[in-house]
Amino acid sequence: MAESKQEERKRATRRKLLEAASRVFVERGYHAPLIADMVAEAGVGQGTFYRYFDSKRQIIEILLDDIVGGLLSQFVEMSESLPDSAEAYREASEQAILRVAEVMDTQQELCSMFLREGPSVDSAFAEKLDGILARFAELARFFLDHAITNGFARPCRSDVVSQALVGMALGLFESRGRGLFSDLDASALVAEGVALIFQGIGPETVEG
Amino acid sequence: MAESKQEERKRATRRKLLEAASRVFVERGYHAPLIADMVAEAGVGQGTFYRYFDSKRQIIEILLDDIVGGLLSQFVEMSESLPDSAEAYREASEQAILRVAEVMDTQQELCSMFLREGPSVDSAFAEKLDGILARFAELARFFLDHAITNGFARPCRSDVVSQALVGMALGLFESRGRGLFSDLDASALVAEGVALIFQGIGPETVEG
Amino acid sequence: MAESKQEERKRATRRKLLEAASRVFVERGYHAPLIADMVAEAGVGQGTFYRYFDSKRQIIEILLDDIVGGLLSQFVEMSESLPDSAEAYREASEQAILRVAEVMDTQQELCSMFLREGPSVDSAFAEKLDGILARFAELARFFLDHAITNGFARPCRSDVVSQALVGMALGLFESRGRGLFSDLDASALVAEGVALIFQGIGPETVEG
Amino acid sequence: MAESKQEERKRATRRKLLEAASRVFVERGYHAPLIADMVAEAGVGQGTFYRYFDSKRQIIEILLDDIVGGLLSQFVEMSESLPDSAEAYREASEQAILRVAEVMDTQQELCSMFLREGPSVDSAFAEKLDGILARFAELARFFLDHAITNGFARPCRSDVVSQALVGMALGLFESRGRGLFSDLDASALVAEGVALIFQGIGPETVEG
DNA sequence: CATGAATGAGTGTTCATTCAT
DNA sequence: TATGAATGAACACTCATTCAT
Repeated sequence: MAESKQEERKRATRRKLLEAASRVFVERGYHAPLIADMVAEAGVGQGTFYRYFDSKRQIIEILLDDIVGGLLSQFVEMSESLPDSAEAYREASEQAILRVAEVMDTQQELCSMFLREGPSVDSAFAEKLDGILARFAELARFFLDHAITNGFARPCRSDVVSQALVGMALGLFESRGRGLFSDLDASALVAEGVALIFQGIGPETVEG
Repeated sequence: MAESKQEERKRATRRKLLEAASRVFVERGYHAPLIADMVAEAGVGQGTFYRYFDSKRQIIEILLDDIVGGLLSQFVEMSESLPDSAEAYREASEQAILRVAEVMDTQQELCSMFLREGPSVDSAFAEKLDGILARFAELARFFLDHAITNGFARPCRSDVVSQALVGMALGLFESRGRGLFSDLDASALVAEGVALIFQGIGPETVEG
Repeated sequence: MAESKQEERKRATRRKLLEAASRVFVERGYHAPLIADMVAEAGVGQGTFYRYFDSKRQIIEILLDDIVGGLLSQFVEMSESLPDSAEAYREASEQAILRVAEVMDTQQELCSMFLREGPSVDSAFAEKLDGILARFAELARFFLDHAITNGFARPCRSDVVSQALVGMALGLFESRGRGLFSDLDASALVAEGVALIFQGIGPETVEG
Repeated sequence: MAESKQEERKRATRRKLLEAASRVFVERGYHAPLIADMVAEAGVGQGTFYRYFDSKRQIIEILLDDIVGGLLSQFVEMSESLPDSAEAYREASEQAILRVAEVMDTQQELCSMFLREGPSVDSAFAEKLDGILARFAELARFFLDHAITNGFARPCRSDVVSQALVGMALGLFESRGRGLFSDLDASALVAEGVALIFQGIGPETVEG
C-alpha cells in the first residue's frame, strides 16, 4: 500500500479545500470571496487550488452535489408505502419532513447559503437548484394527489398547493436559520408546520 | 415653470439609466452585468453613469426603494378596520393579498429579480430585503393574533405561522413567475392559497 | 470635425503601441517581452493595450501584414513586361531584386526579426511566413521558366533553383543585417548576387 | 565492468529525457512545450527532470551539441587534400556537400527544428547557431579562395558568395524538409545545387 | 453636461521548481 | 534514486473609475 499514502494525502488536500470553500461561502457568500481567500482559509498554496478544481464555480457545484445526494432519499422512502388513512398520511408526512429537516439542520448554514446565493451564481446553477426544489414539489404533489384520490385530503389544485408547501417549508427553514423560534426544536417546528398544512389557521371546527 | 429644459433632460437621463439597469438586472442578474453593459443599454456614455450614481450597488438599492414604497401600503390599509368575523377576516385577507399580488404582478420580473439576486448583493442589502419580508410577516402575525384572540382562528404559534405564510406566498409568486399555473389568474391563485391557509389540505370536516 | 480630434488621438495611441512593439520585438525577440514591456515602451497604461489589440500574437501579425503589403508588389511589376533577351532578363532581375532589397533595407531590423522569430511564433504564423517566401519563389520560378523556354537560361529544375535563389537572397540579407559586407552598398551586393545566379562560380569561359 | 547497474539506469533515463525532448521540440517547437510535456513524453516523474537537467534551455543546447559534432567534420576532411583542377574541385564539393546532406537527412526533422527555433531561443543560442553556420561559410570561402587563386573559379567577392552558398543550401534543405522535390533523392538535389553554384542559370556558353 | 479614451489596481491562472515520501 | 504533490512568483487580462475634450 505504498500508493495509498500519497492518495490519502491528495484526498486530504481536496477535502481541506472543499471545507474551506464551504466555510468561506457560508461566511461571505459566493461572489465576494476570491480564490485567494479560499486557499488562505485552507492553508494551501494558490496553485494547489487548480490541481483540484477549475474554478470557484465548479467547487460550489460539487458542494451542492455532495449535499443533495442524501436529501431527497429521505423523502423518497415514503413513496414505497403509501399511507392508508388520513391520520396515517399526516403522520407519515410529519416523519418525512422531520427527517429532511434533520438532515438540513446538520448542514444548516450551508443549506441556507445555497438558498441565498444559489440563484445568483449563474443561470445554470439557478436551474439546478430550481430542479432540486421542483423534485420536492413533485413528491409533495404525488402524495397529495394520492391523498385526495383516497379522500384523505380535500380536493384542491395539487400543483399550486405543493409549491405552496415547499415555499412554506423554506420560509420556516430560513427563519429558523435566522435564529427565530429558537425555543422550538426541529420536531416541534415541523409539528407546527404540519398542523398548518393539514388544518390551516381556521378555527377548530366544532365536531358533533 | 420651476423646471428648466436642462433639469428635465437630466431627469430623463437618470430615468434612462435606471430603466436600463432594471432591464439588465432582470435579464442577467446583479453580479454579471458591468457598468459598461448598463450604459450601453441606456445608450449613454460611460462617464455619464457616474454623474448620476456612484456604483451598481447604489442603483439596485434605488430600484428596490422605488418598488417597495407602494407595496406595504396595500396591506397596511387592512389594519385600519379589523374584521369582526371569521368570514370577514378571510375575505379581508384575500382582498389584501390580492392587492399586493396585483402590484407585484405589474413588476413581476423585477420583483423576482430582487428575490433571486437580493440576498447575494451584500449583507446590508440582504438584511434590507429580509427587513421588508419581515414587515409582511409582522403584519400577518398582527392579524393572526387578532383573529386568534377573537376566536376567528385556532390558537397556534403565530410567529411560526406568519413566517410560513410569507414563505408560501413567495413560493407561489416565484412559481407563477416561472410560468406555472398559467391557466389561473392572480385572483384564482390567491383564492387557492387563501383556502390552503384557512382550511389546510385536510378533508372537509363533515359538519353536523 | 469635432470627431476627428478624438479619432486622431486613437490612431496616435494605436501607432505608439505598434511602434513600441516593433522596437521591443526587434530588440528582444517575440517570446521574451511581456505585454507590460510593450506598454512601458509605448508609455501607455496596461489596459490601453487591450483596447487596441487582443494579444502579443495579434500585434506581430499586424506588423507583418503592414510590411509585406508593399513588398511583393515590387517584384510583381516585373511580370508585366517580360524581357526579351538574356541580357535584358538579367538586367530586369537585378532591378527587381534591388527594389525589394531597398524596401527591406529601410526596415532591415524588423525584417530580420520576422525571419528570426517568425518560424517560432506558432505554426500558423510560420505557415504565413512560409507562404510569403513561397510567393517569391513562385515568382522567381515563373521568370526562370520563361527564360528557359526562350533560351535565356539553361534548362534546369526551376522548382529547385527558385528555392535556392530565395535561400541565397535570405542568406545575403541576413549576413548584411549582421554587419557583413559593410563596404558594399545594396546595389553592389545585389550585383554580386546576380552575377552568382547567372554565371555561378565557374571560371570565365574563354569565348572564341 | 566499470559501470554498475545503477549507472546504466541513470544513463537510460537521461537518454529517455533527451529523446523525448527532441521529439517534443520537433513536434511543437521550443517555446510551447512545458517541462511537464517532456517528462510525460519520457514517461518519468516531474522531479526526475531536474536530476539530469537544469532547464529546457540546457536540454536544447545539449541536443544541438550532440548533432553538430559530426557535422562539420564531413566538410573539414575536404581541406586535407585540396583539388587540383576545376573539375576535381567541383567533384570534391559535390562529395562534401552530399555527405553533409546525408548526415542532416538522418536527423532531418531535428535539424529543421534548430534552424526554425534556434534563432528565437535566446541571443546566446542564436549566436551559437550563427557561429555554426559561419563555420560552414568560412570553409566554403576557404575553398573558394583557393579555387580562385588557382583559376578554377572566376574572381569574385568570396565572402559574399560563401554566405550566398550557405543560404542556398539551407533554402534547399528546408524546402526538402517541407516535402518539396520529393521525386529527387539527396544526391540528385545536391547535383542540381552544385550545377547552379558552378554554372549559374545562364544559357550554356557555346564553346568554340 | 456628456463623452469615451485612458488607466492600473485587482484577480485568475500558469508552470518552473522544490521537497517530503 | 525517483516521484509527483505542493508551491508562489510571474504574468495576462478585466473593468470600475477618472478626466481631458
